[in-house]
Amino acid sequence: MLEQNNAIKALKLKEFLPYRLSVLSNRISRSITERYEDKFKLSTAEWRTVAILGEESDLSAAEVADRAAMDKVAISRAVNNLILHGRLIRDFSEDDRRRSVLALSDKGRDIYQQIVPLALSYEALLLDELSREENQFLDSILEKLYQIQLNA
Amino acid sequence: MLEQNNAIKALKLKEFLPYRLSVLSNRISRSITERYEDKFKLSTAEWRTVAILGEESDLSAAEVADRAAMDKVAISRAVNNLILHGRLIRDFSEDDRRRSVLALSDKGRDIYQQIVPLALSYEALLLDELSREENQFLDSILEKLYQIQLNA
DNA sequence: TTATATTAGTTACATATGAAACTAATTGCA
DNA sequence: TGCAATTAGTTTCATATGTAACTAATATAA
Repeated sequence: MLEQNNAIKALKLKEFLPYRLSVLSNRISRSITERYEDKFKLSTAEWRTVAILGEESDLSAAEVADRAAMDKVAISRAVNNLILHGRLIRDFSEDDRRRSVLALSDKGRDIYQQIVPLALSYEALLLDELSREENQFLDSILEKLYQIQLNA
Repeated sequence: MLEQNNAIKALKLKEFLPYRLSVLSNRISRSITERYEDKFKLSTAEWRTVAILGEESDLSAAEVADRAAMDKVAISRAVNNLILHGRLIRDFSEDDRRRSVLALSDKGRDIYQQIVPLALSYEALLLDELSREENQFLDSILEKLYQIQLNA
């Protein structure tokens, strides 16, 4: 029987991996954002910047961008916004005065500490429903897909 | 030993499922887009609209939005853009003249038929590197996470 | 009927994002 | 030295996106 579209093989959007990943990822992101948006109003880039500087201080904007997997423009804006709201402190390197040296302010750290448990509890909500085996597979499959995609 | 941030449990962004999904999904989407952007210049919403109407014709904008998992504004814009470029034909329902009845034009179908193999071959590139077992787990885990997220 | 509520889709506005051009500081090398 | 190339970060501009307000058609029910 002929396909409706004459393509050799059909594309079923609902079964298409990139589509499924995108829908799932967007919904999860939105759910997390909903948990703190009223309180903090953080964009994705701001959220990630806070998360990264909470883990490791005194990074440059480029280092934050690298760890956040976002481009430098997004991070530049996020950083400036966070500074504007007193959530971040920026110094400049003695060695290279183009390089910024970023750290959370007390206010920023306070936000970080409120956000982390929310984020982790949402993650746990998802992962707790998976078996140990599924958890292990999920971890290794995501890593594998990530590597493949890097080389593709 | 105390955590740097005094949080009970630390958040490691690189291990955080929502972050990993988001990075992976964005990179895959970008890779696919790169494969046809010069030729077709389709936004995500336009791409999905074409994919959906290639599978099934004569849907309303709301039905496309539902299947695309995107909001009606995005689809409205995508539809109008596609019509503007002669890739889509819009009629209106006899029964309810608010409802559009959308279908790919010959030009749209031509694009669809060029895009499908590109998309599927990219997907295959990823999936072929996974074992049969990993493929099955991936499928069921994504489905499970999606359901959990729906109910959360 | 006719007023009211609902629905399909669009428009307006505010904000987000990405690419490319730009500024300023630093490095490399003739 | 000093000039070209590189690098960190910002700005600009063109587009994309989401929320809310809107228009027009339909359904409901007094």
